[in-house]
Amino acid sequence: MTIIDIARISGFSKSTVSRVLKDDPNVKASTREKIRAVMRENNFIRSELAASMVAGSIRMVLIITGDIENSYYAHSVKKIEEVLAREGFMTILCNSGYDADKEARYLNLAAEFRFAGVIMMTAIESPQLYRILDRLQCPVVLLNRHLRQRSFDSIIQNNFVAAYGATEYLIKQGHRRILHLAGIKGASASEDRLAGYLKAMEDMGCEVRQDMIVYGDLTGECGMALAERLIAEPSDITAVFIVNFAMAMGFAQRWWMSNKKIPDDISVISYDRTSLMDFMPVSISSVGVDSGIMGEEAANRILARINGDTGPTRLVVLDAKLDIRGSVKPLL
Amino acid sequence: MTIIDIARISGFSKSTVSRVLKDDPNVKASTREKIRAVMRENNFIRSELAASMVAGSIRMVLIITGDIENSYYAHSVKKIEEVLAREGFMTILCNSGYDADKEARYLNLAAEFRFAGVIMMTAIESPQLYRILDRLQCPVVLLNRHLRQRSFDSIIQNNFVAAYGATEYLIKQGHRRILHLAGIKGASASEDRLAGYLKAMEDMGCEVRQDMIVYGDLTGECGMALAERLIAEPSDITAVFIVNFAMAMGFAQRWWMSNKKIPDDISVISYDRTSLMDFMPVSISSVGVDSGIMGEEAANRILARINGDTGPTRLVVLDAKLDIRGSVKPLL
DNA sequence: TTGAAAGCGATACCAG
DNA sequence: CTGGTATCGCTTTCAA
Repeated sequence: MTIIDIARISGFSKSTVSRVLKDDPNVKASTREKIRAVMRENNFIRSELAASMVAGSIRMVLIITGDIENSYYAHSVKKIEEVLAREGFMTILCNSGYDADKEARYLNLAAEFRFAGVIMMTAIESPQLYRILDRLQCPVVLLNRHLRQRSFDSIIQNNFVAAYGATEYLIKQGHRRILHLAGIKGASASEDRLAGYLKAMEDMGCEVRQDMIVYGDLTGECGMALAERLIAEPSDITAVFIVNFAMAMGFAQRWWMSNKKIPDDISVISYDRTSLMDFMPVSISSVGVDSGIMGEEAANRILARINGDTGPTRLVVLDAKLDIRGSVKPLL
Repeated sequence: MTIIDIARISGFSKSTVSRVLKDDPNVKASTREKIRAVMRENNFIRSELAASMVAGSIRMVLIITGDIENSYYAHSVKKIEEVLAREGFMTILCNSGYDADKEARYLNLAAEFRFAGVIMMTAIESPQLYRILDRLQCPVVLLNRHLRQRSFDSIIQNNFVAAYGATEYLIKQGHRRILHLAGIKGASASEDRLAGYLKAMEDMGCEVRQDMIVYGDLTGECGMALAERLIAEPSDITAVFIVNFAMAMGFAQRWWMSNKKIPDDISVISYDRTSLMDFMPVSISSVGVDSGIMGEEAANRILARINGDTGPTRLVVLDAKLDIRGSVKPLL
């Protein structure tokens, strides 16, 4: 069933049938009804594929995320989806697993399918990434990332300042030996948070020993591994500042499994802000911006670009807030 | 840049260029190289859109899920994505919010875009749903659902038996006044679990009072609401059997917030099986099938159909296991 | 091994 | 308001 069949059956031309499909007002009401009826009777389903081909692009937006199982991202994605759906765009999700190759592969697909836009919630800087991004013909918005060597619209938070604040808070509570469970090298958010931690430690005169910086892969398992190590090899660390929520959750769980307490046995503060934090028996203090809000901002930005906004790239910096909950013990 | 441009520049015909695109062996090696070079130099990106249009369908599979923030689903989706990506299919995610209209809208989109297949992780039975499903020209696989009035490939678990087993276990531990926090009416998995609970209660001679069945919307908030109510209006309930993990998590969290204990103040058993269960300070006993495994089964089934399997619809029933953890107190 | 021409299913533009 | 025709970018015969 194509519009040609519908045209033949209804006795009109395919031009007119096409007009009905697009709700073109220049069609007599009675004609429209007749054609609609024929479509219904014959179970006609318009081919968006053909329409997209003519239009030159498809009403889909790709979201690249590192790990949808991470509820922080999941919430963001959900919000983006809501906003885009309202404008008639489908949201396509790619789970990169923080793997640069997979990122690249999906970006290529987006280009080949002529997607309307791309939102990247993760981006590992590499020559390969830049090469693809340069070829990409559609607008790109970065979420929680910025790329040093290119200028894209970005929705970010003041990672450095926020991480600084969280560290400072710990220090003001009397902690001096603070371990930082850091994220992925090459990911700007992780790096900025690490830098904030380092600066605060320096400014407040706390020595950063080599064993006080641990790199993780942002997954819960990794947080568990750290907890395990701290339990197995007791040290003088009194607090940990964890770069994302998934790892913090893993850390806490493993800690509790050994019948250790938070904050009695160790103080914890986590980056990220998500409702899941409230689901833990001891609420974890945290710093960050709600992921849903960031998602909405990104969705609106990409829509603006798709709709022809050709203004200069815009950097939206949202303000991360420190949420004091119950996971830090004052040492004073 | 289209294949016509490449043809012109390279001096070959567009037929030959097209052959190169598809890795057709019937092209002289030197020709292939020349054309490839021209493509690279001119930043040519093939239009999968045009190719899909000719092929009549697009290499994408739609997954409809109720709530991607629910980690049980998220894990499943991730596994599906892994399997499909290996075969060159993109995974498109729709978050229905358990809303029949949104389900319908996305199914229509799948039809219009000529998707290769659809995996439904949620399906609210309604005439509308059946109407759309009947028009759909692509294979459909149901995950954790079965539809009474149509026959589709389904990956399910023995919800009834498993729920029966969980309830029976509670009763054998000495509980008799067991509340069931049920799911959505019209969703087969929820209904089957409720039925299993009812049968077990009946078989074991436990009365099911009206206040012992509460319907929820499968979200965490709803679990919290129940906990709140049980705390506010003390009753003689000694155990709750919760139909999914998201609600169980909400329940437990709210319970702990009031400084109540599990299982000392109430015993809890949850349906679903996901690694997140281990993330709770008191591990919640549960019954279910790992969502990742179910996802993989579904992905393989849809691939088989896409690749032309026209055999009779298949019902894959996976065996749900009871995981005894620490959330049920023996009352003997 | 290569090329010419006929689609795929819509939209767009120009006439009438 | 309606119809005819070119077009979108690629695949697919069929010939050569």
